[in-house]
Amino acid sequence: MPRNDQQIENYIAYLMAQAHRKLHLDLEKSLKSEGMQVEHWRILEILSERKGQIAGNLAKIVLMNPPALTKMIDRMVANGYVHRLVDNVDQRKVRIFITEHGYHLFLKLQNLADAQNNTVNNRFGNKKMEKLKTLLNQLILS
Amino acid sequence: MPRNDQQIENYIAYLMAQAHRKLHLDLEKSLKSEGMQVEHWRILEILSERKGQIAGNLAKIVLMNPPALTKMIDRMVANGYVHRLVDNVDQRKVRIFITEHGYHLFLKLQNLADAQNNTVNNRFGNKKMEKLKTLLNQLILS
DNA sequence: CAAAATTAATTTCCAATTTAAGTATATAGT
DNA sequence: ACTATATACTTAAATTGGAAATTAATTTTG
Repeated sequence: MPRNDQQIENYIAYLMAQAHRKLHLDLEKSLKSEGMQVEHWRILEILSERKGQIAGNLAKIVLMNPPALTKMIDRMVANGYVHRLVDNVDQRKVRIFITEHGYHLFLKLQNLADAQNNTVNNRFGNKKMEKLKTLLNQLILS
Repeated sequence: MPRNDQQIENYIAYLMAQAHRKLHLDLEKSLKSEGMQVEHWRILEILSERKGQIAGNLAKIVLMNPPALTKMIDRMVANGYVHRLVDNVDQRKVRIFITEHGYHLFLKLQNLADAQNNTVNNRFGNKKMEKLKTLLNQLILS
């Protein structure tokens, strides 16, 4: 069992948290110009393509716990960005749909997210970015 | 300006969040066996080497906002894991020290963190892990 | 087919986080 | 030296998040 040589920077969990925080704060700051958070963007991004996602599945994809998603969807319904519909065949399931208003907002958020992504890409270099993405994907699936 | 090809998995911010969540939840679960959280481990890890860290600097290193750190330190003082000391030369600064009791806890948490790190390392492969760490470090510094 | 078990989403209650404001100390400029 | 500005941490108020319990629908099983 190798010792971790006493440096927190040697733990993958810490390094990942550092890198994540950097990107997350940066994106959060950008989205705040529209009064929205990272999770709003994720939700709208998913719903814009995969319409009528079931709540539980949506929670997994957008990396939220079910109770937190329920509350965020409540607020987004109140603001008219999405709406809920109970599934016809299995009435336990709740499907979430994006509205016109929500889609309009999404397009703005997408521009901000794309801008951040391009900035990071340019600053870091395309080739290294692709290598990093590949490794992250493999870690996620491992 | 390249479009992001409509897939959330293509955004580095999302991929990083996914990878981070996986590692974080896993470590969190492990530390819960001692009733502690990831941030507790980070704080004790830093204080075990770099004694008397100034609060603001500690907050940066352990990736917390100052008010959140203040309250976590309050709780850790109440439990006898750390204590505070106002800096002699600049009385605005508060230095945080680990106690004997805190160090004893730290050793247990370190074992859990090391175990996770080794598990990920073995599952993912040492060589790829080193490559990933290098890239993450470069991203953090970029 | 009825009872038990499972699945899905939500609610409740409590603890933790965030934002903004506040307090205290230190530094800079005139 | 005195006022203005900046820095460091904490506090306060409002919001959010999480764990456990709840409600409801579906599926399994004896």
